[in-house]
Amino acid sequence: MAYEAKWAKLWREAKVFEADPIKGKPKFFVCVPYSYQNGPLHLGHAFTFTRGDSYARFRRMQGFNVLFPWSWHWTGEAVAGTSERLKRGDPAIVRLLRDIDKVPEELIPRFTDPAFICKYYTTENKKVVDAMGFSVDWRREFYTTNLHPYYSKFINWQYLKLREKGFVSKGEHPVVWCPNCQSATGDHDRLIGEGIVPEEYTLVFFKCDDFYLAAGTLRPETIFGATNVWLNPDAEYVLIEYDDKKVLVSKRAAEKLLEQKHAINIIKSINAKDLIGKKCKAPITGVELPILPANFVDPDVVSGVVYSVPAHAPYDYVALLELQRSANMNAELLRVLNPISIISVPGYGDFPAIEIVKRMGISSQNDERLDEATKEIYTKEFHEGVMKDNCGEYSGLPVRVARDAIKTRLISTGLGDVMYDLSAKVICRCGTECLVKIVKDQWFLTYSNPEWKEKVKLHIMRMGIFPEEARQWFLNVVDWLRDWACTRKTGLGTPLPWDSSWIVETLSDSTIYPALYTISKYMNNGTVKPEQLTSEVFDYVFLGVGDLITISKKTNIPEKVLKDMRDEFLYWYPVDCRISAKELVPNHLTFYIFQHVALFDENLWPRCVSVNGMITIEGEKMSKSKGNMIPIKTALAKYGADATRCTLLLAAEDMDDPDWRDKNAQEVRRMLDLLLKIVDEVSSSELETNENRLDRWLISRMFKRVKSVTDAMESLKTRTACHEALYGMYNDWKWYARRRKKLSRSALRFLDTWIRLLAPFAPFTAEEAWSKLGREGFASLAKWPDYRVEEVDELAEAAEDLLAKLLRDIREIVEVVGGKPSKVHVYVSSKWKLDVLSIILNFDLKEIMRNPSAAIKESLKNFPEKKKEMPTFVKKLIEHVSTFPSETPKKVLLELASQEKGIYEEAKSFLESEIGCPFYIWIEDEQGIYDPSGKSKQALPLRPGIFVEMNR
RNA sequence: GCCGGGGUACCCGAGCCUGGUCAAGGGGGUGGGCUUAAGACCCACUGGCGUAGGCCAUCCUGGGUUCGAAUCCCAGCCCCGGCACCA
Repeated sequence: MAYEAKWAKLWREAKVFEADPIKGKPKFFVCVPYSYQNGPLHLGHAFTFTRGDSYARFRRMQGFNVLFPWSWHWTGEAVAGTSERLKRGDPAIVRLLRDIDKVPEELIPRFTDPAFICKYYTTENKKVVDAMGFSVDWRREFYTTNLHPYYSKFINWQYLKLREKGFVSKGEHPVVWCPNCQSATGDHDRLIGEGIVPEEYTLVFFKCDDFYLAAGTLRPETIFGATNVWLNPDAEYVLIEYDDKKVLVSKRAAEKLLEQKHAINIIKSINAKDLIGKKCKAPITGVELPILPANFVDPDVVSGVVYSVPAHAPYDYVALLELQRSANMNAELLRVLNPISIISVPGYGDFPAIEIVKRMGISSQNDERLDEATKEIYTKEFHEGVMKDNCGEYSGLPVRVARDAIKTRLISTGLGDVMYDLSAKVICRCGTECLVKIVKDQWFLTYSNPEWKEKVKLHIMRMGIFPEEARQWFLNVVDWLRDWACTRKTGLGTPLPWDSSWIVETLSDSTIYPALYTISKYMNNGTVKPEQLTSEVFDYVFLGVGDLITISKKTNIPEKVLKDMRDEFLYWYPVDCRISAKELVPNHLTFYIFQHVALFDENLWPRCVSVNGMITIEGEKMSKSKGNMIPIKTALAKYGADATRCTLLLAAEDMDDPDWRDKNAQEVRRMLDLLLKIVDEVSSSELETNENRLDRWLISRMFKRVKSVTDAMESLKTRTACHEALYGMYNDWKWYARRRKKLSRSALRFLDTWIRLLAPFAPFTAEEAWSKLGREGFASLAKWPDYRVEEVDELAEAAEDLLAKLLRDIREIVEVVGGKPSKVHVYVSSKWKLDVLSIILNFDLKEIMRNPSAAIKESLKNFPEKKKEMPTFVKKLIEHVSTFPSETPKKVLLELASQEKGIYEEAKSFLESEIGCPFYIWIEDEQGIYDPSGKSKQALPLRPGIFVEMNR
């Protein structure tokens, strides 16, 4: 759109969105999360950003001094990954860059430098942000990582503070690990196994000779039901030195355990067949169990050793059956191998595993349905199972309680341990199979800290959260959050201030940066140099700690500048509203609250968060791999910024996912063009100066729209707001223009307000219309219209409703009868019916709807001569009255009814042109009335009788 | 599995909290108007039946509460999203 570029330029030249503190003027700080610069901005970004910008514009027009800043996220490993893949010559990445992201061919070789990638996209994307009309104060722009030194200084300060306050700790944790790449393998780095996370198993040690068999299980409580230990006779086993014990596990398990913190030495290989038939001793119970062969035991899963609980584990039971069928089992062993029932669970007898195996007709260890059976029993017993009397001190405990207690006891007595493994195969992009590694010396943000959690939860309960449903989600996330590993070894970012072998992780460096916006312009314009930004400076600016004069001397920052930065921070902070997609609720947005709570005074904690859904394209999830990713740039070229913005806003509200449809965008484009046309038409036509009821109607409707748009925006209902501003106003306009052949000056007033209401959503079109209308200044800076209740005219509105209803009724009659109408007779009800209406309106409507007898009695008192027809008439009238909106005042209904004939008379020519034949307006009982079909008797107040003469 | 959000007409979607104004609004389709024509725009219709403005059906399914249920309660079915070292 040509006019969009024009207005973008004018805004820039007039610096309309640059915001500085103004004493006494209320401020409003709106922000959206910065986006990661590994690709072009797409419609998903655009949705959140447009909501943010529209809200910022709305507040600005309301008279707030609004700060809406922008910056770019460079921290992370993904960009580095792209570079690596490019260096390796991965053809897929070249295709992606060239075909999907439209990177110019000649620049692609330079993408081997991660910093170049970020710079490239930042430059591209900044153009897009401007073209979308986002009302950004660019003087405050920054990007992350140590490539932008003052950002790193800010991160340094933040982490030193967090550590000082005890919110950072050192520890270890399990990750999915690629032994080839020597790094953690996140979901997006995997060829196979998306969503697979390290699972915690319990190793249970069974003593055998001078070593232990380490059986892995998810269900340590079943140790009471163990009947034997299974080994796979064909698998490779090894004896290892495991801490201070000798332990037998599969060869593969030994490799896995090597990554899991233990001192491990392989002593020798063991042939499982040599152990079959031997005995071992179970921990806790001390029972002697035989070691038996089972081919379902997978040496690649956990330890490759399994103990058997045939009563409660379908696999074990089926393996047992098969063993018993095979000939060479001796009778003594079989005797021992009776299933032992240890858990009672509703819906099952003593042996759930046996029941389910029989029910499903499973007879082989290789039957795939065993997984299903296992899962069912596992779930059922975990949630509803209770330990039976034969479980020692654990008898009577729910399974879920007993499980943890037994695990703890096994570990503390040295007869068990924790082992991590993956529930399914994970293959790294490099093709190597991953395993679980316990990363040592990892730094954590201690989100598990109960006091910290509590403070965060209290704040979440108090702050503004839109939509309201998201509040509970936030609270649940806080409960669920564990310590967060906040450092990485690779990728772009800021080195951890006290240990530069680590880089602050991407989500962890993106928490309180809105604070930086309040002062970044001082760095951007060179007033303050990065190296001057010592911790004392940040302490002073953000926390008000330290002595101004001393710090100024130390850092060479003039006192006034320091003071200004402090004042400016205090002016803008806290953030009044942060707008984001809902996917950030379980991480970024919650971290954002945590970190503010940890570092700042309570009055500087975030005031409000609004979350929205995630985009789909023509009903499909948007993704690069699907090839349906739409860059903002593409939408801009097709529909322009305003149509793109409105199409997105109109697509969804609250946490619903917006669906982008090209058809909708085309339609919105037409609507915006139509608006400009209407403005042209009105400004070039002669307007009547006298005003009538229709003008009052228009203005009344207009103010109701003002109210609904304002209310919707106040609660971040951007879809409703945009819809009302665009289509709500348009519908009113259509009726007005149709009814009033000659427009009056109220048309101007209406357009003036329409443009203002639209300005947050379609700012370019609003500016264009504003200037076409001859208004001075920018629509973006125009005053937001106030709702004026005194301009609401319920009577005028009800009168138009009456006419619309009359037209509908006549059309329906014509439709049913068929043919073309030649004359329409309208009969307004007689005086006494009006009086009955007035009587009825004295009653509580709900009351007489239930039981009309009181109203009937009262009416009869006044009109005893109508004894016969009164009961039916009153009931009919009550029913009719109830179809009017309940908020219509009774006074208005009565007044309207008394003016009914006049309303039809006044609109006669309109009615005639709508239906296409002459109208005759009568009163039901007047002299000389033309009423061949007796339709006048049907007249009710506010519902005239109608007689349509038809042409054959 | 856990947590969160949903299921409304041909499609998209409001209404649900606070029961009766009710099945909004937009798209698509059909018919008509305007126009030299096309487009744009305007109007009507778009579940069924109906020779008078009406009647009946309908808001995932099945029960219940109520004079009255898309809305409140109970049970069930189905869909989508998040689930940790990843932006």
